[in-house]
Amino acid sequence: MTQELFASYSFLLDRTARKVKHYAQQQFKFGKFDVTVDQWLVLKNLAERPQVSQTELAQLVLKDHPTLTRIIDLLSKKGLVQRVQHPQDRRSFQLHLTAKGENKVAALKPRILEIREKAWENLTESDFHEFKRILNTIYQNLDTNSGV
Amino acid sequence: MTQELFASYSFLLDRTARKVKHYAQQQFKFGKFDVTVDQWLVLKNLAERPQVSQTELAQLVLKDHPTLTRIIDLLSKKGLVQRVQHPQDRRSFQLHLTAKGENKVAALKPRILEIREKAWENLTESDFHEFKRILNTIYQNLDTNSGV
DNA sequence: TACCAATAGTTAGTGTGACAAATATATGAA
DNA sequence: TTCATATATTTGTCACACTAACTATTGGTA
Repeated sequence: MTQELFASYSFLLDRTARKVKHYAQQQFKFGKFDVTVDQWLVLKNLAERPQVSQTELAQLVLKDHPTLTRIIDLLSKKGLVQRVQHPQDRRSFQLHLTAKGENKVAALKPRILEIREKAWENLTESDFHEFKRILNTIYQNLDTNSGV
Repeated sequence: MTQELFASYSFLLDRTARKVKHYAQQQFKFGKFDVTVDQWLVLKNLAERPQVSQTELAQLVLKDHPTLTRIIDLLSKKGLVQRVQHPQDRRSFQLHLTAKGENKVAALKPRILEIREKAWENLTESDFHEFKRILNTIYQNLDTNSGV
């Protein structure tokens, strides 16, 4: 494959990723979800794994620690998440959803699946698998932590 | 296709786009390119289309006006780009590369193609076309300005 | 001529991302 | 015990995305 051929993939990838995020954010706003897309990602992971530490959560959602700190700050200001001291390790927090947070996740989850579905009009299930395979291959090609 | 199946595409898309950008940015830093990935995108487009206005350029690189304003500010601080008053329309600027900017583009272009190539190891040319097709379909599905 | 909608660009506010450095705490070795 | 090192989190800085509001200018129209 020549260099010229795929010189544009990063542009297409970036613009599509931004479009997806932007579209979701618009829908969130329109539906008065009162969270951002990134805040939702954190909430969803917390719902699935209560009691995780910030470090564990940062790995799950692939955000760095400073970014996660700020997102947790915002979510706890909104009363959706609480930091609780780890019983053994006083450096660490255990994060968990408040009752309000649980309700938020339950209420939003189905609506967000609907929003996500929109992107796949005119595409098949095998397109989806191809897409996933290529994305993951690219990711691994550039991931210096994996394998090499 | 069920909802659950593709619930994760946005996460994969986002993480891959960030990995691609991050990888490029690391290489830029390591090679002392002294520009960010987004600044490079602007420089490259300016090299191909001298004399564009900021509005035209914003459409080419898919950035909004405030973002482009700041990127141009940064590039002109570095002495790579100049704003010149449009001869007829005093609201508008014509952007062009300085000699230093031209040299920068010429020097970096081949090195950046190499960096971009890394992502496509273990993938075929038809993977690339599939990928492009799916990305563009998703983009159009979510683009409220197109068609509908 | 006077008005007014549209256009070009800038500024400000909020949220996020990467990175470096600082703080606090924990842990293992001498 | 004490010191070096590692871990968990926070803070600060710079860059970018998006929205909204603003200035200045242009061009059409009453």
